[in-house]
Amino acid sequence: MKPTRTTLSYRDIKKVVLDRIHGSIWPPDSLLPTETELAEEFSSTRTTVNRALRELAEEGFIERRRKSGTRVLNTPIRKAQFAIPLIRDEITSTGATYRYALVEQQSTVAPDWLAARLSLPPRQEVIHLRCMHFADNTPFQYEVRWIVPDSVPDVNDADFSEVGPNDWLVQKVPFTNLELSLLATKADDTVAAFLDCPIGEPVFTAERTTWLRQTPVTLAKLYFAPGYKLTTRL
Amino acid sequence: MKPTRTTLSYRDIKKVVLDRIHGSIWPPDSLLPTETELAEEFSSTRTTVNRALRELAEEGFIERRRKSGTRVLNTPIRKAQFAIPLIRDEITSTGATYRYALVEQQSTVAPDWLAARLSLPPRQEVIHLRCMHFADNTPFQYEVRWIVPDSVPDVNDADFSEVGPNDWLVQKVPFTNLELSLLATKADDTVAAFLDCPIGEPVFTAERTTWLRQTPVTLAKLYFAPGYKLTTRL
DNA sequence: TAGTGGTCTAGACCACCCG
DNA sequence: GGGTGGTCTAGACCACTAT
Repeated sequence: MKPTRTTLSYRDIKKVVLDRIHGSIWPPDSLLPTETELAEEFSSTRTTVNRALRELAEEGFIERRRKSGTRVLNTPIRKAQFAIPLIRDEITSTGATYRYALVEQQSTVAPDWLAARLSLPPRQEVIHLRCMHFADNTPFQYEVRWIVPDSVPDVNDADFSEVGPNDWLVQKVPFTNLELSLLATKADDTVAAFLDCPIGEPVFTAERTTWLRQTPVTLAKLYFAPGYKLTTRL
Repeated sequence: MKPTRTTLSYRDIKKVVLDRIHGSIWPPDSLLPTETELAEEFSSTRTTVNRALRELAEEGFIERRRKSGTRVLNTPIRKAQFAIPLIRDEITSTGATYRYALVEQQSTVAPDWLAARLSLPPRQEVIHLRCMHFADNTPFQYEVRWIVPDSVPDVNDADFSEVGPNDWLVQKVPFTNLELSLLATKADDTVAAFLDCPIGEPVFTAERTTWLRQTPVTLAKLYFAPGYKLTTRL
């Protein structure tokens, strides 16, 4: 008959706190009660309240400091999170058919700009790859990639005609550090040809560099077909 | 004399586990020991081990399921996290001087595409704003924004000639939902003029929509000057 | 149904940092 | 110096899910 009396979980506490922030009960810059006080109010323990507040802080709603206490941030959510899916997943998840094609694979001496960017020794041999990713046979992404073979066992024997370099690498080499840049570039004649768009067209581009500890592993430049949009919701 | 014997923190445990994953002691797809076993190995408690593993799972290194256990992911679905700083902070943090300028502010009926996009009723009045953000007096970002005044108290009396709409809004209106899209657009004559670049130039563009619960609050299109790059490290 | 992670409790000590 | 959050312990019960 009566509503079942159950204790509040840390998720419930998060909701209540968020509601109070959004409802201006705890306006921006104001101080929240201490963990102990909240634990008492919610008939919970400090451990549980701590987890709720810790997660809200990670999500960018509040700021916590020892001694000063917990404060509501006036600039909520400063972090946008984008998943970095494998391109095959990204395409097949839309219902389209994924197809991969190798354009070129060769061993070569790292060009100067690459050596500088990855801190490679002079005349370092690298593997240079170019390939295409299609969605329903429509150009989706043109990929230009360099791999530093010293960091990647067996890469010289690898055959990238069937398996894309990213798929191959994630299976073989863990990476510890990653740098990802997003920018808009102008399609040169090569990119335009592969993406089937006019020369000079704006192209959404991602540059992705990975390291294993301090050792550079690979640099990829990913050119997305016109119309591509990277979207996230919070 | 001897190294002080201290218990492992959840951070230490995270490091050890990550090292074992990167060192292929626990290769992709393999199963980790249970929390209880790990707690024993580290002379710790299950609570502490749990926190370490939970965070590694959030960071995309492992996958946890009741009964099955904890598995190493072969595709590190690492999440790219981009800071979305206030633009003033973004500019001043580089050492440059920030300047804001209002270009236009008017009340108008929402154009059809906007009404459709935000699910507005027909002939909804909206505030239309255009403004510029400069870094050391060089064009940095051209902003086009619409605000739904129904959701924002006092916005009809607001003066955006000194304070940017984003700065104003974050102080006045909490939002609960946000959608952010990143794309590459072609500079039309207006954008080109404001960003001081050739017409047709690729422009890195962000579109940001926010809601308070289900009610749309504002839509902003942010056009960044050529050369802009959004970068993150993991 | 049994094994694994998910969460909560009650208590403790500690690290940081503001005043 | 003292107040606040940060973390750990030891134990318990529960929820999910593979078998």
